[in-house]
Amino acid sequence: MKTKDQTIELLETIAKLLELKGENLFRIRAYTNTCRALETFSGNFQLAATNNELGDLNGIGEAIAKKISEYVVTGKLEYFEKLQAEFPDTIFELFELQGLGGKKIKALYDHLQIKAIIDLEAACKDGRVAKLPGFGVRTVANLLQAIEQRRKHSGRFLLGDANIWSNEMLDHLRQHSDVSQISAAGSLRRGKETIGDLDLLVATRNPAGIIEHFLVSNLIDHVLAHGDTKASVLLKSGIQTDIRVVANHEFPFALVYFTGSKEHNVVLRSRALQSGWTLNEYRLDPEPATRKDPKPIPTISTEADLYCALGLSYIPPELRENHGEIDAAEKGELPKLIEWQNLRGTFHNHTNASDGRNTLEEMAAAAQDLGFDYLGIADHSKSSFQAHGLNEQQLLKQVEAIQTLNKTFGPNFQLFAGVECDILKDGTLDFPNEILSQLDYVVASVHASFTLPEKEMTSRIIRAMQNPYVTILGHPTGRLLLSREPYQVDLTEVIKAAADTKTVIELNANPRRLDLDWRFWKFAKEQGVRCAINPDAHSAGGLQDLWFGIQMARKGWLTRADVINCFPLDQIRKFLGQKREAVESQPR
DNA sequence: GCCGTTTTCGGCCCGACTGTTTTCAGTCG
Repeated sequence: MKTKDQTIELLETIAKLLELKGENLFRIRAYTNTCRALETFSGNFQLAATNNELGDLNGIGEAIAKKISEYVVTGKLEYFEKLQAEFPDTIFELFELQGLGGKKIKALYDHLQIKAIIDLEAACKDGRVAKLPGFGVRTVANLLQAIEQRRKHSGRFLLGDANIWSNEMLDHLRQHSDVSQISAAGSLRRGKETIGDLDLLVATRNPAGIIEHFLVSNLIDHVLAHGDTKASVLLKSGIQTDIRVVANHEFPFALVYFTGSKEHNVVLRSRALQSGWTLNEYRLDPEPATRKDPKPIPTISTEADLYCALGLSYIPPELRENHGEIDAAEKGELPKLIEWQNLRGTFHNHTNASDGRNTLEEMAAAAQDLGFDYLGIADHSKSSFQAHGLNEQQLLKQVEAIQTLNKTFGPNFQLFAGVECDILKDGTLDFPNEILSQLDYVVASVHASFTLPEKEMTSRIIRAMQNPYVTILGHPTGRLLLSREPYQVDLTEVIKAAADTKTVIELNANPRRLDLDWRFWKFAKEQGVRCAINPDAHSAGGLQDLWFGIQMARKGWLTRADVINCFPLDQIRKFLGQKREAVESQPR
């Protein structure tokens, strides 16, 4: 049986192959649309595929549903194997080069048998490419530069890093006096966990001046393209950055367009057509080849106005992934998403007792500076040698220190004494229950034996959650974005077990983790699982990572009611005790 | 390949920029 992830990968590959063949664009889109639909499908994928029920999903039709069934059940897809035979496997790496698409790659392959980047580089250098119809010396120079660029940079960047660079560029742009509105857009504004490039938008009456000012930033390595209203550059940090400049009254249209996602925009524009309008990044216009009387076009001065004109409630950027937000907005059923101001505290934080940098006192002060009502301390447990994990005595000593410190605070702030307890290979915990019961709460995390088979890993984690003292499951997949794959685990089962055992799941807000992935939170919420947004702070400044956690929670459609660290102090005190109470009230 | 508040066929989002071209195709977002 093939998994959902394998199926999505297959369909993406088919889309690329069809591009190479110069297939109808809408047929290609059908395959990529199917991938988007599957990403957030939370039912039993293999069962649905086996029963050929995926065609019921919006965007998936009979033909692709049948192909998926064949692939999932038999492990093979004849259609794909025939397609695949027409091109070598290595050809896909050519798509990663800026400026190369299906058509050109096919021309290179047909005429020069170029099937990998290394072939292309040689053919560029010996002059063969420049002689091809449609290619020339400038194309060759650009291709060589694109090859160089790909060697230096992997192509994707952490949200945390991208956010810094974006702010630096925005600060630079703001120095120009003709900027009247400015915003980051693109996947950064949507809060994607990794970012391919930066998109910046400026409204001004002086487009040429803004572009000129943009291009002199000393953060820029070199310019890729520039015109009157848009420019692309490569920053020294290696990330491509695109700027668009529009007039003031065009700003809301441009902001929606430039924020994306692409799929979200496609749906918005086809909705506009239904009203007899055509939507672009500048305005709504009556559809020229009009087949019906267009509705009068309302005045639009904000993004919200535009969504309203299209019969939708305002859709926050984080939700614009064509993952059901349009339907919900049409019905007025979008949730009121969590905001930073809703946070009252947080739970997974380290001190210098294990591998953190700051003391208990300093961490408490930082939390109070942020206006929090409470802060949970969860240092590593003894098996995490590499992180100077605490042993039993050290942990109990820390509990005492926390209790002493708590007496110095007024009634409006409290430290909670916890631990980040290792989940051992067999699913037991690093400390016995007699120790855990002396804490206010326990975060249980996997820090070793990452390579267990999926079944064992899943039951290991579920066993840990069955412990009545485990309050929160920490970073559920162990992924490190762009550097370490998640361990093999059946998250659907883990989420269901979390619901059964009343265990909270962490949304680890460290920008390298952002784990549990936002795509699973809608399902978790439906199952009744609560979320804890934790920065996994290893210093006082690390608490700032909560911003990224908030963004991911918003992407996961979560509200303040779904996230336990939005609970006020008295409510969270009760909540932390609930799971274990059932056990402790039983006679021994 | 998908889909239906004109349609089961004939549409399907829209524009900027580049480079190779004498009017446009390819790529990108």
